[in-house]
Amino acid sequence: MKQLRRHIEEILPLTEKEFSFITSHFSKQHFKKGDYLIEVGQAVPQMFFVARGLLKLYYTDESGKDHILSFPREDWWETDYLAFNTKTKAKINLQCLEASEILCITLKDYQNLRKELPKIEHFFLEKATAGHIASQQRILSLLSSTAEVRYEQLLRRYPALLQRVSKTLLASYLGVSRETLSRLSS
Amino acid sequence: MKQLRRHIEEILPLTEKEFSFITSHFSKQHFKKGDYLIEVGQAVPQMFFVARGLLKLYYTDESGKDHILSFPREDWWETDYLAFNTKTKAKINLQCLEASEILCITLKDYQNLRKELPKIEHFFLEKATAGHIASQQRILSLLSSTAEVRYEQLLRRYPALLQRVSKTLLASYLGVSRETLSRLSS
DNA sequence: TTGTTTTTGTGATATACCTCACAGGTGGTA
DNA sequence: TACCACCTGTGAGGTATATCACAAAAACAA
Repeated sequence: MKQLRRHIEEILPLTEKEFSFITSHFSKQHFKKGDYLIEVGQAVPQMFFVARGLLKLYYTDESGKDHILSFPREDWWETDYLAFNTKTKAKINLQCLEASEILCITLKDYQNLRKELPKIEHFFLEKATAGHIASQQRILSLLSSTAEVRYEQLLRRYPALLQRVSKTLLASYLGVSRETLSRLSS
Repeated sequence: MKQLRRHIEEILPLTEKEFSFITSHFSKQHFKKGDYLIEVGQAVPQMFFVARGLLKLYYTDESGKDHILSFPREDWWETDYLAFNTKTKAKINLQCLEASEILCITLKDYQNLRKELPKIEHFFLEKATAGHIASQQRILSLLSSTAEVRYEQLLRRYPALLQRVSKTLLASYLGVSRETLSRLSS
């Protein structure tokens, strides 16, 4: 929970009381490599904050191919936002690539927290805005760059990721086949 | 401004006083077809709400090709969020495709509005979440679908757009050449 | 109206990337 | 130790889509 406090206070200073109120809405869980936090077809009662570890958020298409939306890691918020917010079934999976320590909040607690502590909405709005900017950059890069350039951008932007994620998975994030990515690297 | 009130009240009920406080932060402007709201290299002092009209938000790459990020129309919020939030120069253009009626808010007014009327952050957070979900869907569609399928999805999702936007522009939104899109249509 | 710009369709050719197939390497585990 | 799952590289061939070129149609401006 310390991690969460530091994370929120980068944007929003908190009193002890406020922080313990926030804390009371989360539950801490440990997951092993390979464990699913969200599985396609299931309900998505929770949103997750990654305190430690690494996950993949991905969609499996009709032909069985995976497409990775994100690699949530330390200090990331993630869930299937569509399913979470509309109480529908998940269309994407969220799975651990490493053993992870996760803070979980249910939709009810999320709504209640926002209602009882309105200033937390300021924090979430800042996060959402940053996320929107990042998504837009990714769309632009998919629209305008070749696989090679996208790979270079990724390396420049998230150099640490290479140490934690296989090239096969990076390929699936970049939107190229692993064979093509392999040929680019060399 | 009526438009704005109706739009906000879909999510957040307002008193007369609250609404006129909100209103006081915006200025209404009319733009002609072809006018720029944001131009690459310039500062981006404002965020925009489209009351009436149609715009394109686009990036021009090194080779001179345009890539369209969005077609902001009635009830859309748009700006170069990165440049707006960080007070840096625009990297993307925002231009009118039709004569448009726009409500503008400066960064200072935006920050002040959020500070003085915290419940408005609830509204913006809801909008930002919806935007994040939409961006994610688009990334998925770029990662997993062929140009043909992306085009069909677009038609199913935004049928009205076809009446207002040329196929050349649609191609640039979908990430295909206009020639390829033309061959798909037939 | 007439001239001008923009849009659209279509052929021919080029290319980035995909798929399939196989082999060697690496790391975990029983 | 031996096995197995996964990862990585690389060749051969196929395909979706890009690019270039041209002409007709439509929209716009004078």
